Amino acid sequence: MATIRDVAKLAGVGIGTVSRVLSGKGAVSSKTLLKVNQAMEDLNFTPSSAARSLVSKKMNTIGIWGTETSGEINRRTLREMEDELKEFEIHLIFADGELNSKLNPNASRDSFDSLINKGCDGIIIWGTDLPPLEILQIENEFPNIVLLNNQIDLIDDKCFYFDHYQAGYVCGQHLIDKGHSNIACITGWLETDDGNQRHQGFLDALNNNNINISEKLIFEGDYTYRKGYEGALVLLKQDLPFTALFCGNDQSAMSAIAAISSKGFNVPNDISVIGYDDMNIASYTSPPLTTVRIPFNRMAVSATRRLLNLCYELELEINYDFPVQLIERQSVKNVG
Amino acid sequence: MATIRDVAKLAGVGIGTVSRVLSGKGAVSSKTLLKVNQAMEDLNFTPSSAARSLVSKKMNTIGIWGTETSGEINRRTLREMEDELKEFEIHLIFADGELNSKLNPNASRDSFDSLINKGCDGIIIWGTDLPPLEILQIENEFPNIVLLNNQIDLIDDKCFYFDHYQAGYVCGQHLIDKGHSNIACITGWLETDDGNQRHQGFLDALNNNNINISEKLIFEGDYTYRKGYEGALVLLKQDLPFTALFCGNDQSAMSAIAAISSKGFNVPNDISVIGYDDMNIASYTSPPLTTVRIPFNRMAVSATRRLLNLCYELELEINYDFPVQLIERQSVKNVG
DNA sequence: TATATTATTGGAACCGTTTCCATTTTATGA
DNA sequence: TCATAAAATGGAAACGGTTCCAATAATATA
Repeated sequence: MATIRDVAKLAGVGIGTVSRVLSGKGAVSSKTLLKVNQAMEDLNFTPSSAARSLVSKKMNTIGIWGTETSGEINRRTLREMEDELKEFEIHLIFADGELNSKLNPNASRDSFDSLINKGCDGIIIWGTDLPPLEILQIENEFPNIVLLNNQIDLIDDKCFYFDHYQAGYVCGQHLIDKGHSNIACITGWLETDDGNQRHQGFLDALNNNNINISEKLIFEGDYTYRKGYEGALVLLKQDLPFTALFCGNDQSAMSAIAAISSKGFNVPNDISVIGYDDMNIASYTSPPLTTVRIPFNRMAVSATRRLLNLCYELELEINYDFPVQLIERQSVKNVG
Repeated sequence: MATIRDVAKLAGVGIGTVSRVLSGKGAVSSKTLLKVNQAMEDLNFTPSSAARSLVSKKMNTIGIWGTETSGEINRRTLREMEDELKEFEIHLIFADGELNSKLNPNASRDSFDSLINKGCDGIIIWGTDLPPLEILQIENEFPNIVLLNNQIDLIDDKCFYFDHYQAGYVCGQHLIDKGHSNIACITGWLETDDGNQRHQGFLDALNNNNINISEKLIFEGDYTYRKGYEGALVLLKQDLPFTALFCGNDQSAMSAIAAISSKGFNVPNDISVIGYDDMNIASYTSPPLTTVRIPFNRMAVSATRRLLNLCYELELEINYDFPVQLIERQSVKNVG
C-alpha cells in the first residue's frame, strides 16, 4: 500500500505538498498538482483512514443503536439515512441491542458501549430501550447523541419523535366518523412509550365521543404477526360483537385480517380493520389496509442531520414536526 | 481523552508495560497489573481504535455491500451476522448500492469503493449487482471478499448460494403432486440469476411431467408487491383458466392472493398459490402460505464466518450446503 | 556466594496522516 | 534593477497506539 511519502518521492515533492493536494486546501502550483496527481494514480494511492482519524480525531463514522432496527419500515429508513451520510463520506455502523433488552439490559449496554469504544463520532439511539436517566448520564460525557423515537425533556432538541397520541386519536376518530360504535382493539406493545401513547390517544377519541369500549375487547399485543393473529381470535371468541378493530401496527392488522377471514368473517363487510404505520405492503393486502402513515423516514433523516450538525459543525436544516396522515383504503367500511 | 502515556505516568510504569496489560500478552507482575488497572480506571482510559488500526493495519470492521439488503428477511439476517461478529469485536458497515444498480452502475461502484477506501478488512458482496468479471478483478487486488447469493466458479470457495433451480423444481413438482395441471406463474426478477434459476427449475418440473404452460400464463414480475398484484390481475384476464399459481417470492404471492380475492375468487378453493422464501408473515396471511423455505440466515452466517477466517486467520467452521424445505400450509389445495 | 536463567520492565522507533512554520520561489511595483 | 509582497514548498512534530530489544530484577542452580 503506497503512502504519502511514496507519492511525494515519485512526484519529486515534499509530503506537505502531497497533503495539500489531497485536501485541496493551501496553494499548489498547477504543474505540481499535475505531477502529484499522476504519481497518486501510478501508485494507486489511497490515504489511510486510520492515520487520518488518528490526527483529525474524527472517525467519520456514526453509530446506530437500538432494538427497533428490524422490520421492513425500519430497513427502508436506514437506507435513507445512509443517503444523507454519503454526501459527507460518513459511514454507518450498527449495533443492535439484544432483542429483549428489558430482559438483558447488560448485553444491550455492552453493545452500546462497543460503539463508543469503536470511536464513533456520534450515535443515534433508536427507541426507548435505555432508561432516561442513563441516557442523560451518557449525554453528559458523550454529547454527540440523538434520540429517535424517544423523548426526554432536558435534551428535547436532540429528540425526534412523533405524536403517537395524536395518531392513535386519529384512528379512533376515523372509526367513529365511519359510524362504528362497537370497537375492539389489539394494542401495540404497551411496555413501550409509543405503544402506550397510541393506545391512549385511541381510547381518548372513544371517550370524547362517549363511546364505551369493554375491557374484554382490548387485547394486549406486541406488534408481532403472531399476537395479531392470536388477538383477533381471542376477541372473536368474546360474546361481545364489534364492527371495527384498531390495531397497534400494520403487521398485527394484517394477521388479524387473516384470523378474521379464517373464521369466515369478511373484512370490511363484517368487521372493519384499521392499521398503523403504512408499511409498503399495506396497499396490497386483501383488502388494502386503511392505516395512518407515520413519516418515519423524514424523521430519521432529520435526526441524522441533527447528529451531523453536532459532530461536524454543520448547519443542515432540520425539522422537529412530523404530522401524521390518515390513508384511507378499503379495510374500513362506512356503517352510517 | 487519556492516552497510554497518561496511564503509564499515573501508574509509575513505562508505556510498554501498559500496552502489555492492555493486550494481556507478555509478562506483567501482579502488583504492576493492579497499579495499571487502577490508573486506567481513574483516568477512564479507552484505547484509541484509530491508533490501533494504524499500527495493526486492521480496522476490525467489515463492510457489506449490495442492493438486496432491504426487505424483512434480509434485515433479520443482518442481525444474525452481527451476532457472529460481536464475539470478535468486529463491526459491520453498510453501503447499499443504488436501488437500481443496473441503471446506475457508477453510483453502485462508488459506494462499493467507499467501503474499500474506508479500510474495511473484508467485504461481503450481497447479490449479483456487479458483473462477474468486475468481481474477479476486485478479488485479485482485494482478496478479502465473500459473495452472498452469487456464484462464480473461479472463486467458488468464497461463494455462498442456494440451489434455486432445485427450489423452483420443488415448487413445480408440489403443484403437480397436488393434482394441478393448469398452472400459471408470476416470475421473480428475471434480470437476476436467482430469479432465472428458480423459474427454470419450475419450468423443468412441468416439462418432466409433460405438463404444458402457455406463454400467456407466465407473467414477468420483479419480486415487488406491486408486480404480484398486477400480475395476478393480468393472468386472471387471460381466457385460459388455471388452478394453481407459482410466485417467485412470498411478497408477490401475498399481493397476488390479494388481487385474486379482490376479483371474487377464493384461495385455495378456486386457485392455489405457492410462494417462495418463507417470510415471517407467511404463517399469517389468509390463507397461510405454502412456500419453500430458504435458509438464508444459515447461509449468511457461513459467509460471514468465511470472511472472518479470511481476514483474521481464524478457522471457524463453515458450511456450503443449504438444503431447501417445502413448507405446506393452506394456500395449495389438493385437486386430486 | 557467585553465576546462569528467567521474569519483568522501560522506552525508542514506527505506523501514515495533518499541521504549522521556516524557507525558497515567483510576481509586482517603483 | 532591486526591494517587497505573495505564492509555493519542504519537512519536523504530533496524533496514540504496538513492537521489539536492551536493561534490570528476581529466582534457580552449583
